[in-house]
Amino acid sequence: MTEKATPSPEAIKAWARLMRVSRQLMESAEEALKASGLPPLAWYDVLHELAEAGEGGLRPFQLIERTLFAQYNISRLLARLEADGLVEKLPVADDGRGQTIRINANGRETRRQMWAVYGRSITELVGAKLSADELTMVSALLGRLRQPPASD
Amino acid sequence: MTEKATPSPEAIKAWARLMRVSRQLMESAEEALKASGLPPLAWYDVLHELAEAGEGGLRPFQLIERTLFAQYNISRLLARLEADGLVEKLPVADDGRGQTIRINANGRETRRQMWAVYGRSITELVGAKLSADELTMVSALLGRLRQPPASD
DNA sequence: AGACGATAGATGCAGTTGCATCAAGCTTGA
DNA sequence: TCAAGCTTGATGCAACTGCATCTATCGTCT
Repeated sequence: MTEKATPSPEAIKAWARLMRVSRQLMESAEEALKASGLPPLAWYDVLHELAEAGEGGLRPFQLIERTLFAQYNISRLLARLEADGLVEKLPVADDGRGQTIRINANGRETRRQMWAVYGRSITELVGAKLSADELTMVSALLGRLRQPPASD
Repeated sequence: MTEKATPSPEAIKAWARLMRVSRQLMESAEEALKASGLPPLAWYDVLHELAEAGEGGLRPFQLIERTLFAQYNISRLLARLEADGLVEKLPVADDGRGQTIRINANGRETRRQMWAVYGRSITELVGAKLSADELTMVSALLGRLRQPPASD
């Protein structure tokens, strides 16, 4: 009836690695974007989702579902994106509360530029370090750690 | 002579998983601490390092090396820890600029309480989801992604 | 219709981060 | 010895985050 619930050494190590490596890689990618005078990664996530959504655009709450951003975060991020002229906010016909966010040409172009840098970071930081099989294995293992039965 | 450097699908997927899962898990752990009325994770990292260092304490710049925090971040974090009475700042004999940070009984106790919650999170979020072998594999694969030849 | 609760999104405020810069002490080299 | 440059740590300021709350609209139930 030992009360101690200290995790196994393997779990601790995996956790530590996960936290440390993900932070490091994220910072590297962020740094690369900044060095190219481009917006931060968060913008990419949103622009990416909006680009995939196409002309129909997305409602802010859909962006919240697809990304991991909090509501207030999305709200302000979209305000910045709009202020920078990368997206447009349109009223929604059948819901007076809502709005539809649509990426425009400007936004697509920014996303393209970001991807040129971001993609290179991914290749260098991850693609070049592990084989395709190993990468698949990482994805599979990490997939089992997802909290809710999320999609991607 | 194709200029395109888009990463492989496997690399993209592994990257996305890594970013998403690590954020999710971090948030879960953070949430658990908050729910128990305990300080944020960042405090744990520092208290942990200081506890390992023992009576000799550590210089702030050593904490920077051991954790992934920026200099200004450590500076302010230590100020908060001191204000909360968890650590002490001592002058250093042979370097008038520096100081030594030493964890005190109060800090050790807080660290203990945090570990009770944090450790449980690690067990639930990671230890319970993968076998020891799988966890070891994750650590090994992630280890190959570390930027500099870091220690941990 | 009208009231009640739920949902969509914005926002005031306090705390934190990132950036740039600063002051103080150390080290080196002529 | 002392100027120039490096290292250690702090800090002013702007941007961002987290929290709580607010407004407006929607849907439902009576």
